[in-house]
Amino acid sequence: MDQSLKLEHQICFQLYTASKELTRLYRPILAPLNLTYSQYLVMLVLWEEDGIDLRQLGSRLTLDSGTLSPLVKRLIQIGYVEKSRATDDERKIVVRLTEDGSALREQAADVPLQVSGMLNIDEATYVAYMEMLTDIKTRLNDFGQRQREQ
Amino acid sequence: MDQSLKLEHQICFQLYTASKELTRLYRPILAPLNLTYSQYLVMLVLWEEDGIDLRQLGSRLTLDSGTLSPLVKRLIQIGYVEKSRATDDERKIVVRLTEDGSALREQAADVPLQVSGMLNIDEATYVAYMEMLTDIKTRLNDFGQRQREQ
DNA sequence: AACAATTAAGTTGTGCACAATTTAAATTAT
DNA sequence: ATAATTTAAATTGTGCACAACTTAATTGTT
Repeated sequence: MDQSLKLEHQICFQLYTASKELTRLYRPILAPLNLTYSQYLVMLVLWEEDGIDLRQLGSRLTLDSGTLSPLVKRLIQIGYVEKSRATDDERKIVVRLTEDGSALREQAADVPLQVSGMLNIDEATYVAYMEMLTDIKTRLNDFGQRQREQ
Repeated sequence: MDQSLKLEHQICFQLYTASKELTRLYRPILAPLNLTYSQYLVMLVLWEEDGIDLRQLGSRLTLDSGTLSPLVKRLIQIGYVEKSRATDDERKIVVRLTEDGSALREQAADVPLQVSGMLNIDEATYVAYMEMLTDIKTRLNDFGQRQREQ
């Protein structure tokens, strides 16, 4: 690893710009669905498991209530989700898809295909890249673990 | 590539969280330098080439004036940089390191080492990851190119 | 049962990130 | 030379992202 202070040699910078540029790619694709990128991520979680509470949602996306509360409020205004208190635990807020929110899933079904088409990437490379990214996250988590233990 | 709508199978999500988590790792390291992550990136550029204008700075970091103008204003308030109009082109704003800003470079010199230590990553893996990220960015750029041409 | 500690959301404040617009300087075209 | 176009920054407005704090519900302890 490059120990110099050269911008281009820092993995953090490459990650940061790659992430920003990939997000930029999504913007025009998501605009017809009336979703921002972050809102799209929330919808992905809800399409997988509807009716989870805010805390679970946040742990899937590594977002805290300071980000999620206003974000979900906007999704409610758009009309894709609604929220209610959990009956078993009055602290918890359960987020549920509305009919519009469920229906949107069909419209969003080809987003991944569009994106990978734009990236022009083959299956093997895609898988390899996914493994690298999860490995980076594992290393970051491992460090966090070590920190908490000592 | 996975064409489903499963969150964990989307490369965009892995990139997005990896970037966020790596940035989180920098926060405690940069706090003693009185810098946010984005401000640190600006300083990296200036330590490489001092006295460039805002436009060049923005193109290195893929940031527009809407982000950079207030960001540089904060760096001025901290006292790390100063700005002045370019003599040859009165539209351009030249950003220059102050003495404090230059001196900070010594303090920041071991940031990359600290980070790679935390990541606990060997040279070969690091290089492979860097190549993956630049490749993703190349693919994104290639798509942008194709778009502009047609 | 009563009190302390923990947990879930929400709120406030700061700092990006970016689209869209504005202002002024420089360049190009006529 | 003057008008039209382009370019560089700044500004405005929206939406994250997160730290720090508040409020209310739940759990644990004595």
